[in-house]
Amino acid sequence: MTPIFKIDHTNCGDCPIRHRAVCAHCDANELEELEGIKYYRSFEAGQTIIWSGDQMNFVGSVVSGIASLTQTMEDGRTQMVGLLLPSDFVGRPGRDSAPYDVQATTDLVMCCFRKKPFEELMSSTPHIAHRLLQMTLDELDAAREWMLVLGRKTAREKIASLLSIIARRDASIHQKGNSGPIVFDLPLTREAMADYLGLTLETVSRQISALKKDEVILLEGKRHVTIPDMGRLMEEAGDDTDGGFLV
Amino acid sequence: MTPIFKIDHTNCGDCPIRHRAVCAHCDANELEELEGIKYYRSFEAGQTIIWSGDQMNFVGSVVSGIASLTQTMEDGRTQMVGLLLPSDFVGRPGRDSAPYDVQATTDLVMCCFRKKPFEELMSSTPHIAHRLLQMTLDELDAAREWMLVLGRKTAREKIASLLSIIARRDASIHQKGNSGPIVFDLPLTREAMADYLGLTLETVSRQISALKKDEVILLEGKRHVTIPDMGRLMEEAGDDTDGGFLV
DNA sequence: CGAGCACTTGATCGCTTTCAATAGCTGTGG
DNA sequence: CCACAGCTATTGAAAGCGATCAAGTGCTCG
Repeated sequence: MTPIFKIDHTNCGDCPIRHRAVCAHCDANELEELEGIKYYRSFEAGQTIIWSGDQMNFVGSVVSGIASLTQTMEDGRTQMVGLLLPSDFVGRPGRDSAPYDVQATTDLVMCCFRKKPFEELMSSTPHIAHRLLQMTLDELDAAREWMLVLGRKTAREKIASLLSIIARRDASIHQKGNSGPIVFDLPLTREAMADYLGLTLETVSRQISALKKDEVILLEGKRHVTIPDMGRLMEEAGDDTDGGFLV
Repeated sequence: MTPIFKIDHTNCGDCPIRHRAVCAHCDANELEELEGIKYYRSFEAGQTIIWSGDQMNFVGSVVSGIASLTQTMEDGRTQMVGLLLPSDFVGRPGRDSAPYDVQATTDLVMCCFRKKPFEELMSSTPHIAHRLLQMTLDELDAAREWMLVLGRKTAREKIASLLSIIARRDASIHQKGNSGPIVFDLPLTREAMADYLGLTLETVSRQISALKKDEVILLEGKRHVTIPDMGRLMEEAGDDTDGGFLV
């Protein structure tokens, strides 16, 4: 379904995430500098990109595919703490070791920069630093919205919340209008959804079945989802139907 | 217990949060500029500083006291999504309306700047923008650590996690060595703790009683806590005893 | 065709919530 | 000075939701 992004192209002007990524506000000169130090890496679904505690010697943007940030307790309980979609930034300038695991949830292509040169570029080009601050603040908002989901919502509301977030981000990437049914493929396994939502995979499965029975969603196979009425889904998520802001 | 911070002083050099706040890396000139536009505001415990959705026309730092960020659902369920201690930054440059309520949990003093001049200062003085990025990244880490607490920990572990965070932040503010018992006053009601942890206040009360019975903590009155063995507490929190990083 | 994997569904268990009563403290007014 | 309201906190009993344990289904791939 997802078209494979050609790794060998080098022209930032053609880049599909150009307008949303950390380089969004760069001018032609800055872009040229970035172009000089960037390189692409691809990862297969399931591969771990960075282990928690590892030294991080690169940063980068997700070009295509989905990555996830997860924390794991000693006894194996794991919680996903971030879902990185195309254009999202990976890595932390100014810190050496990674605070959580970064995994490729699907096949993944990243546009990478070695950390040192990127940090230098950041201090010389305010556009990058400024954009990174905005993106970090957005991520902080998303993380806090997620805290409400984890702390206070029921299992059914959690599933509805996740579906509505995926639907919204998907719609915003594909630049669709927001009328009519929304159709997308779930990029996550039931287990990954459970790890995101603080549930077990059995509960995820049960609640998806329930939402399907109640016709809040339609399912074709296990992953292909149709949302006939986005307003209805957002009610189920416990969100205000209007005033929901696009992330 | 907490000494009242004198609101009428104007010298940033004497400021108790000088070395940790958004102005931490400013040089003498930058500090002087900030000093020109800053003003102090105090709030009483329980007062709402900013309502979700309100226009925000100022930003600032917590000088003394504790503020909290909370989200509320239509049916009244609330989740605290941030705990702001002295030196933490309030507000979001580049965004007009507040995404959550900000409340004074205790009596509070803030060092404020009108948003517009602050934003201008930010774009002209990289030290401030850089420090704000670092602080935002730290907050993002803290939010994600909290997602693990909310999503995967038991009630007992949640209480132990909260106590250990308060103990650590308290120790780092008062610059104490980390040997011997730790003593502090809980700055939160049982209800505020419940809102932070995604629990009910009854469960909070029960788990505190249980930790007390098991001598993980000692209680004098309702709020005065002694932690005889920090390692023990961190085990109860489900955290690795060593390698815990100071926030 | 059978192994392996993702997922579904059922039955039961247990933790946290819910509902409810009570204790302790502070401040107010007769 | 005591009675009482109002608040925070504790404790008990019962209910409910999601977890756990356990089969079983459907699909893909060798």
